[in-house]
Amino acid sequence: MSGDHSHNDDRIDCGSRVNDSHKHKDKYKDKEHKHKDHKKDKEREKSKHGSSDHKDSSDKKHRDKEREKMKHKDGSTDKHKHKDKEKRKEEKMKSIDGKIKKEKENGFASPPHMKSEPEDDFYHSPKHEKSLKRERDDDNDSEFKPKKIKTENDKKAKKRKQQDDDDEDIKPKKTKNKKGEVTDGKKKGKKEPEEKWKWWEEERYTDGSKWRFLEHKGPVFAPPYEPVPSNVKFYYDGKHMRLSPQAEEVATFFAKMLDHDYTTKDIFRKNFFKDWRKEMTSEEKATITDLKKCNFAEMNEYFKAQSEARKAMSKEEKLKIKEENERILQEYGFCIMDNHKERIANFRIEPPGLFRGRGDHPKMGMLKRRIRPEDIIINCSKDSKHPKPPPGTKWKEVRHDNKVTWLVSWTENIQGSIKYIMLNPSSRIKGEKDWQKYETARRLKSCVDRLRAQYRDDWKSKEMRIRQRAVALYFIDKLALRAGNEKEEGETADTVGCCSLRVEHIKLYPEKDGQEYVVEFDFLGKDSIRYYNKVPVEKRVYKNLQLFMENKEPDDDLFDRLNTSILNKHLQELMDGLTAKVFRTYNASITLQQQLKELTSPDENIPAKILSYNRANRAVAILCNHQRAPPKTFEKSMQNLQTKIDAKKDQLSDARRELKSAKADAKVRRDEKSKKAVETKKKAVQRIEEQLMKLEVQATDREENKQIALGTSKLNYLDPRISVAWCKKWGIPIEKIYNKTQREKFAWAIDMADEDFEF
DNA sequence: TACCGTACTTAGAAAAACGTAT
DNA sequence: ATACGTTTTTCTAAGTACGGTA
Repeated sequence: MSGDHSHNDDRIDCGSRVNDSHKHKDKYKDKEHKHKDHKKDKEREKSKHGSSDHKDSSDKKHRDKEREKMKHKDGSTDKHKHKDKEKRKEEKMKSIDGKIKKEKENGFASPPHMKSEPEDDFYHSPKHEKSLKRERDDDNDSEFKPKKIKTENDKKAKKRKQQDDDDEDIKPKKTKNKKGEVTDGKKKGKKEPEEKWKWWEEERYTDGSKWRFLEHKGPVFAPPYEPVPSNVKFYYDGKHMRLSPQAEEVATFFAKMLDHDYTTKDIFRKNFFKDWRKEMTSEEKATITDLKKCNFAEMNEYFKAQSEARKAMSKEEKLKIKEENERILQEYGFCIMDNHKERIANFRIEPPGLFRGRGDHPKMGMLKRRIRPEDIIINCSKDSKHPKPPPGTKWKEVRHDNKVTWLVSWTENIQGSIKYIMLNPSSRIKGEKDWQKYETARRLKSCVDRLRAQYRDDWKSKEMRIRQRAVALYFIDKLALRAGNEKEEGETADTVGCCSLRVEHIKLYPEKDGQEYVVEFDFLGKDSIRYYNKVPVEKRVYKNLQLFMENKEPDDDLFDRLNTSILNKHLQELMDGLTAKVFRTYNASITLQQQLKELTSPDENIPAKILSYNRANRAVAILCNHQRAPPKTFEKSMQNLQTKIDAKKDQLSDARRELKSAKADAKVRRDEKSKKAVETKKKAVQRIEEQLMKLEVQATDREENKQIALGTSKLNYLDPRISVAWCKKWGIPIEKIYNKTQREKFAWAIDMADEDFEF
């Protein structure tokens, strides 16, 4: 039920947004084919057109739908071709953002800047400046050194140092020992207060390399298939049928999902059945010709029973499993990268199963095949102990590419894309990048006014492509839309972002709900999450949209002369390191900061402040359209809360009644005792009222959060230093905001931001 | 400049772990 | 102890972006 996103049905409005993607999907489903054909048309058309229109039409594949339109477009474009060039030059000139091209070449768009970036100095307190500058030679090593590999590691370290020294043009310096305070740190699960490595106080590589030394144990493979016991039967057309192990394994994948909505979907069933048949013996293939006649019920029950049994295991058994998992984690869950032991994010190879694409995915149900050592590419340093493939097997390849961060990769069979094993977010390599991301966003902050002025100006451009670019950018900025790369037709669900919006995704209203020039957005974005929003826009934008939509079919691209690559190229010229997604980061972070300022009341207590924080967080989540399916238990927990509220209400009216009668009583008796009784009852009423209010606030809060996911923005869009600074400023323990994992990921921010950090 | 492959970030669901009430 | 609800962790799909190539 979740994978198919039909739950979107129930998603409610966030503000003016309504969620209802299921209906939408249906809508799009109808269109799918049409759209497809259409694109083909476009393609065909494209090749027909000669060089004269290459400028326009080749910009974007599947653009030009009708020749008529083409003429229209071409006309305007050709006319302004040279102008265009001029403009570009101008733009280039303008972009004297003092950026260092060199860094770009290095693949470090901005982080290494730390040093050279004026903004940094500007924003950081002196204390931090220091760390930013990375007093490099500060002999500071010490950290981890797990006992086991200690010596070996030391050797390696030396080796590495040596290397570095030999490499002239490699700046990064290696960690050395600071003050000789050798921590005996081990990850060994022991509670030893391991000295944390502050990678953020060290220099970064500026040559585009990601590491000097990398050693790991390779991936953990999925456990081999265990056939179901023979008493667990599969029936075809009512008759028991014994399946070959291969066919049986795939059957179990389906059987396990019987309760899932996926198995009711035609595409899923069709894809599954097709792939399942490929695994069958010829006899099986001959017999099993109709999925509807397959009865997996016993298998399904068996797996349910298994998981019940697992739950019911004794403490000891559970502990045993836990320990075994811990062992595997210790062995495979870490790697050594440049002197430090770092946690690997996903060291387990994805097990085989049925592909669970999101939304209306054309490939859902396909068999995701088992990954074998022969599929695996290992990446590690030459001078490391290479991981060993399981006995009797070989790796596909072992390479030593320090320009990338992954340790293991393989090609997945559904989309043919590459999957990677990489490090944990707490690792240096991820952390640096994350930090860098926020620094880029902060640089945008310092020039966003200029940029906004520019795109507003471009709304008036004589060139269509510039207007489109400017309007798209406006959407990205104002609405935090994603860039919207084009996607391969038929390979994925039909979802869009800004540049790939189609005419059918917006509606224009000259006047709506008392507002002028309203644009109604309604489309499926990433993960087929519906984006629905009504926004009043500037008249010029409105007029431009009308122009863009002229003579187009609903399934034509709105921005037919724009794609993400054009847009990003433009952005790059405006600011070094600027891409469409930086706007999301920037707008998310700046919104948090501003909302925190607005919502935090100094004299409120901690819970109230935290509520404010969550509200600020929620504002960002709404901006970024981060939704979730209402938790399964939502209704129930809401009900429970409501029961509590009702009970409270009853209690309150009881208390009130008592108060009333006490008052009456007092009136009659007119003695001290009864007066006191009245006071007591009054107090009781007040207390209960308060409690009731609290509960109601809690309910509101929960309700507000029903389909809003705060996690994504917290983890990916909000500069953690804003939160850290806020906590410090108001004396809120950081644990109230970030859990353990989050604190690990944001260790750099927690360490470096003080209360006056400004994004 | 379209196109493709690659690398890496972002995303919500599902599973597992945890805490608490019964 | 068990059931139950909540929080955290895991999982992997789905994006963005970019560079090389023809």
